[in-house]
Amino acid sequence: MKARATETQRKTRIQMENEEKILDAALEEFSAHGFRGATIDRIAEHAGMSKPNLLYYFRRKQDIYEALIARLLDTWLEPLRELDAIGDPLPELQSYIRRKLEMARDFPRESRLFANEILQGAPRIKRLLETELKPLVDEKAELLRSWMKAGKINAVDPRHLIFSIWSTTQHYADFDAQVQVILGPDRGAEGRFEDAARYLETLFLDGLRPKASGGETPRIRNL
Amino acid sequence: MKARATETQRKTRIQMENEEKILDAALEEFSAHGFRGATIDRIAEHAGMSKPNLLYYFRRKQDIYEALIARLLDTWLEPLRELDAIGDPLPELQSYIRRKLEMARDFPRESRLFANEILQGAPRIKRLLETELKPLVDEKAELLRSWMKAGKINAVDPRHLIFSIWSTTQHYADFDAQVQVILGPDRGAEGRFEDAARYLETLFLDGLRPKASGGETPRIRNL
DNA sequence: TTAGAGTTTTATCAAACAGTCAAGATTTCG
DNA sequence: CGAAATCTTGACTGTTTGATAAAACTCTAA
Repeated sequence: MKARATETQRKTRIQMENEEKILDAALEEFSAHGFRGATIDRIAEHAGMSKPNLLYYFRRKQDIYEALIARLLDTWLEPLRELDAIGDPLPELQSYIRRKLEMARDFPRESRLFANEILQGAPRIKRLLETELKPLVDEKAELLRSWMKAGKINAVDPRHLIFSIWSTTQHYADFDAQVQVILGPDRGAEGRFEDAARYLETLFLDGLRPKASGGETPRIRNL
Repeated sequence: MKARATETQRKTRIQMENEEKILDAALEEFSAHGFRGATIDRIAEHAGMSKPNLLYYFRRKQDIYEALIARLLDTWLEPLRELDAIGDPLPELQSYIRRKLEMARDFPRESRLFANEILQGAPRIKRLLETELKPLVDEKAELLRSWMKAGKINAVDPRHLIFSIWSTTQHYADFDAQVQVILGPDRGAEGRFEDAARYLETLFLDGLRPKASGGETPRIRNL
């Protein structure tokens, strides 16, 4: 009999290899065109196999998509999970921002996959967001609130703070096409991310209001 | 003969009405599913007319899309255009942020349409970005630089500053599904945007580092 | 080495899809 | 009014798409 992915059964070498190939190709397609815009044909082609063969491993388009999401969500939430009560608040936040920016740099397709899904109303992962994302954010919001109460960071709505970290960092993955048009070709991808990191540090730590309220040349912060 | 939309010719009442209906329905569809995910059938259905009738006004799917983009881009760039050298830098920036946030609140479909397009690599509007967006951003970046030289705002890369304003404000339109999961049903859309406005003002003006470097309760800024 | 589990392919299907065509219905305007 | 211009529709075409069936092939473990 067939050993479908759904059953709890040892996977063959070929199975593991092919599921890997399929999920990678699917990430490419889904992140570039969204669920509806992606086609099984293209995923199969990109994975280097025939469509019926692909459908042998995942019976339906949606199954591929769900397997992808399930595999990626944990990785995606990891940086926030690492936000810890142990360290000092400001350095902790800085390092969370850095980790998120690194993820945008290293996993842009994953970022776009989630962006596409949320953009379209999250119809396929709303439940996951409620059970996985919401509790984690609630927990970390509580942590942020305790830092605010202790006067370690400015008092703001911690959930909006988290939104702003997500949006500013993921922007460099999700809106890369636009970023490239505006920044031009000078300075490669690494340079762009260095600049972004430097800017975001200034923004999140000090904002735009100059320290010396007079009219002199302001100091430029270093990393 | 037919008076197609492409020709320079006076438009009939019916033509104007129907093009309007079509573009509105198309905005709904394209913003929710992206270019490939949207279908002419659904646009026609949503516009309340038959598919051949819709295709009488716009011969191809891409024509609808391009007409939409052309109609919206100007509106979309308006807030940035209004960023002016006349006013004081910090209030000017504050009001730019507020205008962008208002657009996210009032035109979420437009925001998602652009987000979808950029997310998918901007294949259909890259040229427009280069000819319309880039020069505008360059001009405003120069303005921001002059403010920085004068010590009126902190010295940062002005283009990254603009990115962060775009991303944080548009986040509330583009990622609304996620925002709603996290903020919960309490506080309607207006409340959410008020909270966001308050938070973003603090972030962009002062950042998170508390003013009093000691350990006391920090002041909460008011609007 | 060989039987059977596991994998791949060819052929196929029905639905969805973008787009066409010509005929019929309606509006506009002299 | 009435004819020309404009608008609308049903029927249709060729293609793409998600999905299935079954035969043919390959691998693996006893």
